[in-house]
Amino acid sequence: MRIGELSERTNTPRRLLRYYEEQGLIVANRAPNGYRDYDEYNVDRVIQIRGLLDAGLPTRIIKQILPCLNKPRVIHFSDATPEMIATLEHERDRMSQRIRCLTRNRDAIEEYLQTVLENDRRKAETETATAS
Amino acid sequence: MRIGELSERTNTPRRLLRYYEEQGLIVANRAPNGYRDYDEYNVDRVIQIRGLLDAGLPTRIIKQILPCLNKPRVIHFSDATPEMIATLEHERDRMSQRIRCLTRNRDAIEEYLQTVLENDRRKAETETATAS
DNA sequence: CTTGACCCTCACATTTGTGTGATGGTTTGA
DNA sequence: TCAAACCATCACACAAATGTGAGGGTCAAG
Repeated sequence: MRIGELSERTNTPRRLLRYYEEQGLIVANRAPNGYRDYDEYNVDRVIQIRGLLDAGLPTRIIKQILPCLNKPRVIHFSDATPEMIATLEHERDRMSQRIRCLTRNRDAIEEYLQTVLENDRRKAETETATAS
Repeated sequence: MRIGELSERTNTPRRLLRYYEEQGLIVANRAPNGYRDYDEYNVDRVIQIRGLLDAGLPTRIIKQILPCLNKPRVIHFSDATPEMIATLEHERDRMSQRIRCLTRNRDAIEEYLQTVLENDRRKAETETATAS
């Protein structure tokens, strides 16, 4: 597919698809006329990239961890240098931290919303009772 | 406490503490000489702010959700405008999305690490066996 | 063959969170 | 009293992700 379709299906500006390619996050084949030609799997990949970016990971790190996230992970062992493993462990820990932080705060928001909504409900009931 | 102590205890450059204040995320009293004077609770608050920033939330949003995260949430009901509630629900959902994305990817990294480490272990055993 | 809808590259701009340093006031201890 | 270690404001700089648009090809439909 061409960049327009990938853009639509991932809800991502073309500009950013080119940017991700420049950063080495995705790869595009080229049609004879120079147009980018994307394989189907890039749809999921781009969505994944955007999710990670939105969760605070910079492209530099995403680039490093992406290769480990594909199914046939049994294949590449040679590229697992000690530094790479250290990086992965570190990023895994940072992600766990983020998850804890987000969870804690989301639950607080949820609790707040519950309280407020419940209060609204009570207020509505009281008003109905008064009106009738 | 003054800015230096808060900086040390939160592991945050002074520059950023001033920035967070400028963005309305924290408030500082002023000593007669103009020095910022922070209350104790700002330590936790700053740590929380940094966590959220690291998880991809911009200061604008953090500012909006912070007021809902303090214990005496029973107090403020009046400030719960419908738009505010909508914002909170929206951000809560976005945070859940981030959590799912991070969890999925962290688990994938973990699985990869397990595979690689196990393989290393096996290789080490084989070599030992061969050597002896 | 032209028009409209694609695509390309290049380049400059903006926002956000940070880094860094200049310039200068306050406080504390030798 | 003077130096060191704080603090203040201000301002310029920077990286990363993203916006925007100019200038110019390609291609299919009318």
